[in-house]
Amino acid sequence: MSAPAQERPHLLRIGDLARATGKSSRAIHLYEELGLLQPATRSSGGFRLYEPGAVERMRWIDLLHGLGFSLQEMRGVLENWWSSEQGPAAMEELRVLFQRKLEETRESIRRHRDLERELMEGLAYLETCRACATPAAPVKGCVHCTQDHGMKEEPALVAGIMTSPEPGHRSGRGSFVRVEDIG
Amino acid sequence: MSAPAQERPHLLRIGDLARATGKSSRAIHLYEELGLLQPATRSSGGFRLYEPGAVERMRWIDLLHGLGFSLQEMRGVLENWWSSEQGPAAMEELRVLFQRKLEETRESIRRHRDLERELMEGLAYLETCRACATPAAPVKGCVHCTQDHGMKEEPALVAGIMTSPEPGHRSGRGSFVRVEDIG
DNA sequence: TCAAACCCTCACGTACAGGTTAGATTTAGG
DNA sequence: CCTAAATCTAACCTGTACGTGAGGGTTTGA
Repeated sequence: MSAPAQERPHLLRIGDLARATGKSSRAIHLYEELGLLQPATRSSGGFRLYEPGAVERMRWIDLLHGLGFSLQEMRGVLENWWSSEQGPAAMEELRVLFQRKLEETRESIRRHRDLERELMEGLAYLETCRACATPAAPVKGCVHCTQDHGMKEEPALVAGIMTSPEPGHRSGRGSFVRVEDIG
Repeated sequence: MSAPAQERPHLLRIGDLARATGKSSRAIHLYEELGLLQPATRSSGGFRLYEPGAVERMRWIDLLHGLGFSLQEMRGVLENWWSSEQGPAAMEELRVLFQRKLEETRESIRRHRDLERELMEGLAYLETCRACATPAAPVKGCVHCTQDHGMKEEPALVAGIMTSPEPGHRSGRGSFVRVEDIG
């Protein structure tokens, strides 16, 4: 069983930290390699031992990951911070960084809302197919569907599927049609 | 100059398609390899020639990519569609799929809004550092900052940086401190 | 006819964030 | 003491979505 590291009772072993944060120990190893998190010390046998604050650091990593930071970028933030001479100046840099991320996040929200709209249009279109005039027709028929779908154009989500012919199987030289063999 | 393929005036060469969609020709090659898009034909010399509908297909790929589909998944959608016997049934499958994606998209919007809030809290906290009582202090001082930041706890974005000691450089066996050498 | 664009097919490289062995060691509990 | 569980290092594998040449053909306009 996992008895939270007895040598120093308040220290966590890697498995404890992993469970506490929902990450794998491999991930924690990786974060260490990349300079994102160091164990406070090691056991006499070499086991990593973490202070509870490591859990905060891990959450922080998760948070920044969600914001689109790469692990390298996080390392940059950390280095930048800890190598800074003046506290408030470092704070200012962070502020600028977060401000930028805030805008990116809002942009991302906008984009996702566009996608949401796109999906809703697509769904509205497909709704109408439930009352299709030719229920047993093969899909190829849909390409020339004359039914009224209640909108001027097919939504991109649906149009993109039908505008091009079905994709062939694995491509590969050898069996393509020369254009002058067609006309 | 790029004169849009003369053999059949309405056909696009790969470069035209690339420019029309903002993708690289390499990407288009890739889509073809993965069965997402086939050229309508080839020129006598082997150049890929696309119908205008290919632009729609490309946009569709982009759209689904934004929704978190992988290229393989898109291929699945396409295959599923074109191999379906009954049009409306295929439409129904699509509908279910898009419905699921719609929920995922909304979930993603929720998550991003949480991140937005997190960022705003972090920024509010850092704002107050501009009026720091000890402006010339090194960042290590911030860890024990006693200034009033107007909130009960440090926001996770800031706390995660300060709770753990600065990350060492490249980790590597050999120079860690045995726990019993400390006390 | 000729050169500048353009395109072809391999085939290997890249970045990201880990997963997955493997073989050896350490720790905790009975 | 002995064993099962946890951990250690090292090194290679995965999947995604392309990028980047190399080496050589094709188109096109002048």
